[in-house]
Amino acid sequence: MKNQELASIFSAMAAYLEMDEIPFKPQAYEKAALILENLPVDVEEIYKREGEKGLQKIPGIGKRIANKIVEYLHTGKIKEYEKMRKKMPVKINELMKVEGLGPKMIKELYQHLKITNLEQLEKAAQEGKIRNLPRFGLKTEQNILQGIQFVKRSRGRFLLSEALPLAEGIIASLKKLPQIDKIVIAGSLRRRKETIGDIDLLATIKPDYPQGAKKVMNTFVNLPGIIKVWDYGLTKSSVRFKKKIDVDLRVVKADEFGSALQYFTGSKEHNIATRKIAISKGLKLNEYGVFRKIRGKWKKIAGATEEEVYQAIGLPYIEPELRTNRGEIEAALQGKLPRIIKYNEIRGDLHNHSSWDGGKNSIREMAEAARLMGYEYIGITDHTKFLRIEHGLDEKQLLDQHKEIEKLNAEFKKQKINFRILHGCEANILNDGSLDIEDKVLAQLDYVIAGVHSRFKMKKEEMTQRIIRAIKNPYVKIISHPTGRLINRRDAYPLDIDKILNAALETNTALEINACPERLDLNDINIRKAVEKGVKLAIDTDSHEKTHLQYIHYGIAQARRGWATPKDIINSWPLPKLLRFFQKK
DNA sequence: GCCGTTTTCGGCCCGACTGTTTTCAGTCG
Repeated sequence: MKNQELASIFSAMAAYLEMDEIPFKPQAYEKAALILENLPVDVEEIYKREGEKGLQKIPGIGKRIANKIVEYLHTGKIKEYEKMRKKMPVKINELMKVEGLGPKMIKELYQHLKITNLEQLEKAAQEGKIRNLPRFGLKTEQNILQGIQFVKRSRGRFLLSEALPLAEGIIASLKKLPQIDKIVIAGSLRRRKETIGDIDLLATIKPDYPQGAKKVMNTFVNLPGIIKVWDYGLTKSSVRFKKKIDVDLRVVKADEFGSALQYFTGSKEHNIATRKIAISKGLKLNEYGVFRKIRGKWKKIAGATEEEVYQAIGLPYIEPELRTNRGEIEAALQGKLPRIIKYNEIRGDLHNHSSWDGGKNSIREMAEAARLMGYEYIGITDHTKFLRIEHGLDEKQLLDQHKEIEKLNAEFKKQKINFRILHGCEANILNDGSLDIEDKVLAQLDYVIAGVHSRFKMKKEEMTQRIIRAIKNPYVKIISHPTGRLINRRDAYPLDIDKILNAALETNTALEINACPERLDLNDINIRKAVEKGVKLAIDTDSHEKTHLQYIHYGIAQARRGWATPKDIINSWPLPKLLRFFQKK
């Protein structure tokens, strides 16, 4: 797919245009980039099928950009972009990743210090050269250094949402081969860690294809999108895809599949612990199986499935998301593993935006999509007025929206459809912890979500008190993305999480597990703390369009990694129970 | 450069926050 390459070129062009203060064009290019990035179909396919006119049908792509796409598909280059790069040969997308660095500052840095990439930027900052530039200062220099640390730390770590679709795509392609018996995801991706270093896949070959591995590996290393083949062998091949994601494929024997999967799923710490348990029982566990010493010789006693591997060393099956050696082994030994929430146990999504606040879909469309997912309810929680930029709703608009929702619910009732739209809002927690909507209006909604969307850089105690005050508001039932972190981009704001959890527990307020792959907030550690205290949680997608509803599984994975059970997750409950919870406050 | 229930021109999300200033530019969402 050329979509990603084009997206990154257009995004760079937007930055170049921004440098020259050209009005409006940057936004157009930025929008085109964003659309291409998220386009589920290959632009090349569209072009082959429908030509340039077909490209122009994509919203956000007009005549000129369609023309540039065609130029790229034919020549692999866009002349105008090459010209821009020649004029200022900086790695714009790399530098833009540094939080706080934008086109204008990059331009200054290039013109004064000839900085073109991250390494040079770091060196200049370390040598104190940046603080002397006009309109830069010591603080900016320090922020840049901190930003670089973030980029570096995240380099080579991919979001779950980047790695998982790629892995699933590869599996879908290889599954078509008749030689493939099983092929599954292993590694940190299987454990659904929030960031992934590389993708590990594990396969077995059908017994009737003795030469099958050759065919499978050959297909694998020739998949579209591969930019480098590191290794090519019959049991292990390793390749790099675009975006620099590395993928390993291993082919193992059918009777070693379980032990290999256990081994390659990790975590490393979990594996060390399981091997120790095996040793303590006179057994040996490795990727080839579980072995017992009989008359001086190791004899294999398990290996085909993970279940039998765990059983052989005296443990119940442990879900991959729990395999971190943070207590799951001990719990397993005592028969106290939690019955963590399953991927199909969510009954509704409580944090969603509609076209009323600039979301892509109407309330009706969001509801229909939720119904198609088998949900029993959906909560519409548009932004409120403080977030003018997000078209936040004021009191009157909220009341108008309430009427529309009542109408839709009446319609469902009339058609005997067992589905309900709940009306909420995502109110803003202002600096002092008050909300930006009057209580008497909040009182008319089914529930209120409150979240911090401004002033992230508060002192820990101040921020904690700010959120606790919002928790104490009687209408606030859920706190959205409670720590404000953006994975690989922004740290959580400093927060006394124990105080927050205590306040939530005392007031019957739920905390959100935001399923948006860049947020996944709360994280696993905090979820587990919440679960241990008995604080209730809501897994929400924070959808701004109906397709985002599908991201719920990222949030469920996070909940599972935090040991959450259905009794902890309020939106796994039937509607009456959920409403009772809301009323308890 | 894109778009159109104000369609082929004239709009285009705009306020908060930060760090630099001493009135504002740049970035973010």
